Amino acid sequence: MELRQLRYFITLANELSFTKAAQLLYISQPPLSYQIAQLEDELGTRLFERTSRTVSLTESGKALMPHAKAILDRTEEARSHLKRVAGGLCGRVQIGLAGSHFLGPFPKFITQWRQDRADVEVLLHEMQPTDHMHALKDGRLDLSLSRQKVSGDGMRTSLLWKDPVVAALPLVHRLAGREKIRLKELEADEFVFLRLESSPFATRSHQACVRAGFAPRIVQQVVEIPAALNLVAAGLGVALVPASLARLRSDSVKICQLTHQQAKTEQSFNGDVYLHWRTIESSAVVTQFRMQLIEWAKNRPTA
Amino acid sequence: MELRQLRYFITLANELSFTKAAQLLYISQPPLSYQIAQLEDELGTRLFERTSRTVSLTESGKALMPHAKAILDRTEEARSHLKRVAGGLCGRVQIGLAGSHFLGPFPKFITQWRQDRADVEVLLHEMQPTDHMHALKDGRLDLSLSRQKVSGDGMRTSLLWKDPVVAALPLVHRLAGREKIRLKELEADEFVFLRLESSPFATRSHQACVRAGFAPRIVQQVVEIPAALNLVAAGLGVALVPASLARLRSDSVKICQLTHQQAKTEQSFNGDVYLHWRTIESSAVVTQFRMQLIEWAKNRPTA
DNA sequence: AATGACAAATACATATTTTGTATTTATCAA
DNA sequence: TTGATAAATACAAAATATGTATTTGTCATT
Repeated sequence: MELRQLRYFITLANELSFTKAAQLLYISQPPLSYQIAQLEDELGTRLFERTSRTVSLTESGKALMPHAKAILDRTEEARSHLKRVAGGLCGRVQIGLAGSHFLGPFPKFITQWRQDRADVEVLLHEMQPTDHMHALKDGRLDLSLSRQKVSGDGMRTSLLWKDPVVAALPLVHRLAGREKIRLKELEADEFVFLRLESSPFATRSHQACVRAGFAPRIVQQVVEIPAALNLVAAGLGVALVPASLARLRSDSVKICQLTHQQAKTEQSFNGDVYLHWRTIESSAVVTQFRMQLIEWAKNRPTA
Repeated sequence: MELRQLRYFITLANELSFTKAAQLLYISQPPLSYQIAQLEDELGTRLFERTSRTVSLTESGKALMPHAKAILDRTEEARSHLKRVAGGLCGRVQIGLAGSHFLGPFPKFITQWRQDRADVEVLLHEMQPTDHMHALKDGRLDLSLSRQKVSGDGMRTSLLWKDPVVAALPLVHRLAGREKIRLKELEADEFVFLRLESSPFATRSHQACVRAGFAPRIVQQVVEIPAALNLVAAGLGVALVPASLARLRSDSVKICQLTHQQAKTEQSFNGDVYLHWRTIESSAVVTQFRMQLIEWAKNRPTA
């Protein structure tokens, strides 16, 4: 049984004339007779009762009709479904990110991108950045948003937006009047840090202090950056945080840019946000999401 | 798109190896590569991601899977459905008959025949025998059971069972002691008849009387034969009825065989039951029903 | 009854598609 | 680097589908 035969069968069943049906099918009459005969042979039953004058469906033919129609309909469904999948209008995008990205520009992009893409599932997985690479490789994630610029085998990376590290100081801090400070000036301060084990960003911040010539005195560790800002606002200490997040609390903490050499020369000490993805990507929706996110990030009005 | 390609696709999707899948399909590897490529071209999207070492489904491929499976499943369904239809295990038999046949051997056959044929619909249409031929021709009926031996264009007929006409007399009738009588002996009696217009059987009975040399005095017309028997039992008059129906009331009416010449020479004056059908019949279930009914009627223990 | 018109089947050649063999290319593992 | 493995490619062979010409059978007309 082949789809061609079912197509021929349906046309013939509608026309009940080999000659007419063959015309509609843009073939000559004998091939149509032949293909119908083939189908009948294979199914082991006549589908049409023919005299040299009339053609009519047998019971078997009548019984085949709904099946044949359903089968051809399903092929059309498959075709259009695949078109949507291939066109990126259908599917799933699994994105790994840290909770902090919910506070940045990223949610705005998702909202905008999902317009007219009702059948696309965008799943955001809040997880440790350290797990992203592994999850990307084994397919649990399609994209990763993180503040690390890692490069692995079969992985690619693109900078989405810059996000320099700034110092967040209590409003009453002795340096609160300054626009810019050097990291070294905070040598004597107590620091609120992210948990060093779970945050590469915290680790890099710590290393930056060390390179600036001092070991930061950590008065409190937290898991989320907003928590750190709350503690700074409460006067517990100072913190090094990405500018975009600090800005959220600009009413209750003082933000100072850092003018140390590291910010220029050492790429790793900043909060810049990178997108990671597999080099080999089979999903159109993921590819589209990635490319449009990068494009959007490039042109977006810097908030 | 062709079913072959979908079959190949599913096997390959299961095996994720062109070489292995080709073996399972009993073809060599290049044709499989070719057919998959064809399918991909036509659908406008890659279905498999291949390296020279591994094969995996793309998103499109994953999306196609359920469709392909459903399509092939449906072809199997169609195949098995057609097998049932062609084997006479599925379908509909429309039978025209008079109400009197419900009292004869026919219901027993239907009950027996429908064993193990749950998907066969046997529809009994109680209708005037005069309409049978027309209904057979235009497809409202597949078979007709009647006491007429008609022959029309494209129609065939077979005697199912003999059913001689007998005289039903009140138990107190003057001839009630006799086993056999001649029709002429009822010349002076009053008759209960079926309505002459609607019953060819009644018409033939009437003609038989005329040929026997008298015009029957009709005291009452009825529509159903059992009603005639009830009136005979009540002593209203005598009636000419098929033996099988008279037997149903053998306790309250006297049954006398008729020994007139007509019963032998003139075939038309009896209650014999005939089956009628179209010469051209496309339905296996109808053909089967017909042939088995005739066979059963031939061999059945004469009731 | 004979004839012409028409529609499906058949015969056979042609075109297309599918498959197989041999080979190439690319990757992994030793 | 080599050998093994698996998919792709090139090309020939086989199978299948189609087209042309013709036959067969039925209907409608004469």
